[in-house]
Formats: sequence, structure tokens, C-alpha cells
Amino acid sequence: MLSLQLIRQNPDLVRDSLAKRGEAAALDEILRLDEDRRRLIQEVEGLRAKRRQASKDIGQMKDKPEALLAEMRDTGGQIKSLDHEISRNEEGLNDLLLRIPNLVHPSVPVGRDESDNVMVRSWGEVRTFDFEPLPHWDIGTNLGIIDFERGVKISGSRFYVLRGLGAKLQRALIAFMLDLHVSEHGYTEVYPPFMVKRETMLGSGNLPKFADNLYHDEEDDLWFVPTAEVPVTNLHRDEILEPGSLPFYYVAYTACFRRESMSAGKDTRGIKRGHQFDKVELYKFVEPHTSDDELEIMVADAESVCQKLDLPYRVLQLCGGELGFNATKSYDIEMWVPGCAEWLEVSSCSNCIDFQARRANIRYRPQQGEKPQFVHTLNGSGLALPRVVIAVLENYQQPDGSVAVPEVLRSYMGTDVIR
RNA sequence: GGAGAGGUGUCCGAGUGGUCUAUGGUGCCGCUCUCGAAAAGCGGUGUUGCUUUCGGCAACCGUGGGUUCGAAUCCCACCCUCUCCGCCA
Repeated sequence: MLSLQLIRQNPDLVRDSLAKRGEAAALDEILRLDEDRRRLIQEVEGLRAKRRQASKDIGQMKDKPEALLAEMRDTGGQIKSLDHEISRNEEGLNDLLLRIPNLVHPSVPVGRDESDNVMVRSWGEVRTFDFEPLPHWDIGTNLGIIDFERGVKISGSRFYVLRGLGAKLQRALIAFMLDLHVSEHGYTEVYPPFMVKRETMLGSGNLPKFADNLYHDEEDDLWFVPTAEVPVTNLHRDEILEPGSLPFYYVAYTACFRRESMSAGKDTRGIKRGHQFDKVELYKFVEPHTSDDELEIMVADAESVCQKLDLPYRVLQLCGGELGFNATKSYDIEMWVPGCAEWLEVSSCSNCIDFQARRANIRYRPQQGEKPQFVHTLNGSGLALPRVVIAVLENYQQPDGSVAVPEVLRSYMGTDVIR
């Protein structure tokens, strides 16, 4: 959420920023509602002050004059109707505010789609094979470690079953990534709920705008998380963090659930895009002046997973048109997958500045006795499964159809080859 | 799911219709005393909105309604926590 004060004081800055995303928002409507709101508040507060004084006086009197009581009855009615008007106004205002995306960071390249993203760097050599590398669906089916048909039988399209060393490979990757981020990068592991309340989805920015991508339990109004970013953002919702306590680094494994209704018909083959997938997520709560640097460090933390697995990748900076709703600036990490012959997104790291903090009311006190300020939040995949499973299978495949296990996973897998 | 108890500021805890402008303690900050510290004493110490004469005004006692001239206090609904019972991994 953007600061209403910022919109009021500098609407052109907000308009320009929205233009960089190719979006328009109802700024004029917001400004009008804000003006009405402030007028109504002044009016009702004047009446309240009057009533307060009168009530105090009445309390002292022996004989309560009926005329005064009647007048105050009337004032009470006015207050009530103004209160209703104000809450209607604020509801409308809030709803508009909650649908405006974050400001765009000045360093973000101009552009409309993925062709305008900018490659920042790349790492590792793209592997060459003296045989035709297979896509992961063939490798997985041949080895009996991915079962598409039974996934569909159980749950429908875009579901699959991992089996044997396939299931174990995914589990090994999760354990490896969690251990790496905890022991080498200073993150604290958390295991959050996978189903959350409506307010939690509002705080992280997924509601109200993106309801159509979420699974929802009607009976208890619980929502399935599309990413660990959702519960982890809300760890510190409505808190004022003590001076000196920031930064907080969290790493969380969760399953993620997405309808993917926007991508119908896209990536239907294989396990690249399912309705349920696993992810290890990095998340930071930091002081505002550090968030630019913290983003670079987070990307490096995610990259180190790729490096330790010895999987070639490239880092892209997203252009304005590709930025997510919450993000002011984002980097994507893409791994080369030779079977599918494409760059596959395995991570997206974003600085959300105070956008989520304002929605979720997460503040910190810079110094003892100072006013609380909104923190900055950052999130990034570290990394997303099963896409890393795809990358391992396709990059480590061998001519006989087996798959070598990357060095760092061998102790987790208890084997050096999947056959 | 059933029964009971409870939710007040950093924390503990008082307050059952009107000087509540929320008692008291604790923590924290400052000052006095001291070579310094402790102790003691004194003063200060929440969040938000509106206004900007910088001084005010208003809201906030789990949440939302209601009653009343006036609600932390009375009424209704809901949420959460604790204890016991039932069920269960």
C-alpha cells in the first residue's frame, strides 16, 4: 500500500511510477475521497468535543435540564450518522489504495515485457552432450520417479506423483537449501501455517486483487498460501520492533498452491507449473536505508544454491512492465535446462520497501523514544521446486538414462546416481 | 465439540455508569545526590487521526454492534487464551 500522504502531496510522482508499469489507477478518485474524509472527520470531532463537555456538565448538575438532554440526543444522532458516512468513505478509499501497486525503483529499466528485462550476469558453462538430452518428463518416466498419470487420476491436470528417488531428490534439495541458508547465510528457519486468514492475505498484498489465483476454504474462510512470503510477512504484523533488533532473516519451506488460471494451456507438459509445488523462501525485515544492499545480498544467497549444485544460471533485472505488484525492484534467476532447451525461472528476489509493511502495519523504533517507522521487507526464492529437480535431472542426465547426483546432495540422497 | 475462568498501556494489575484527563507498581529515559555505581528522591515516558496558532482537538481498555446526555464499566454477537472433559496424529 502506498502512503495516502504521499499520494496527496505528490500525485504526479505516483502517476509517473504507475506509467512505468503500464498501469493506471484511480488517483483522482482517491484524492477526492481523501478530501471528503478529512472534512467529515473535522465535523464529527467538533461534535464529539461538544458532547463530551456537555456530558461532563450534566454529570455535575442536580437537575438535568430536558432541553440540554434533547439537544445532546440530537448531537448523538448526528455523530452516529457522520460515523457511518466516514466508515463508508474509508472502506472505498481503502479498497482503492489496496489495489495500487508499489512504486517503481529509479534503477528499474524501462520496458513492457520479458524481452525488456536486462541480463545482469551469468555463471557456469551451459553443458554440451554427445547425445540428445531428454526433457525431464522422459527422464522421470523412464526412471519411474515421476508418475504423471496417477497424479492426474488422484487430483486432475497439473498434478503429478514423485516416487522413490524422485521424491527423495526433492526432499534432499529442501533439506540442503534450508541447511545452507541457516548455517552459511544467517537465516532463521521457520515452519509457518500453509492456510491463513483473509487479513494475512491482505497484509502480504495477495488480496484483494489476486483472489482468482488462490485456493480458498469457504467454510472457515481460510486461504491456501501461494508462497511462504504470505505467512512470513505476517509474522510481525501489528508489531513495533525494538531498537537494534533488525534485521531479521527468515528461511521457510512451504508447499505453495496456485490456481494458475492466467496460464491455462501454458507449460502443460512436465512438472514445471503445477497447482501445488514446494519452495524454500528467503525473507528479510530490514531498516529502510539498508534494503537496496540487502536485495543484492539476498540474490547472492540464492545464487549460491545454484553454484553449489553446479548448475549454470543467469540473473536478470526485471523491467517496469514485468515487476510484481509488491515489488519496487526485482531480480530473477534462471537455470539452463538442456532437455527443454530453455532458461527456467527458479527464483525471483524482490525489494518491497515499505509497501507490505504499511499494509501489515510492521514498524520498528530506530532509537529508544523515537517515533516508530515502517520496516522494509524483501523476499526471494531460495529456490523453487520442483524446478530445481527439473534442472538436476536434465543437466545431470547420462547416456544410459541414469542421472548423476550432484556432489552436495549425495549425503542427503545416500547415493551418487539415480537409476 | 462440551463446561468453567479470563482478555486493560512494556509487563503485573486496580477500576462494575459521570472529575477516567485509566489508580498503583514495574520497566525504560532524564535530573538530583555520588569519585563512580547502587539505593533513594523528583520529573518524564503508548499508538493513530485531524489541525498546524506547535498549542490544541478527537479516537483507541480483545473485535464488532447496541443502550445512554455520558460506557473500560450495562446488553448482544463473535474472536482469542487458560483449565477440565471428549475426540484424535
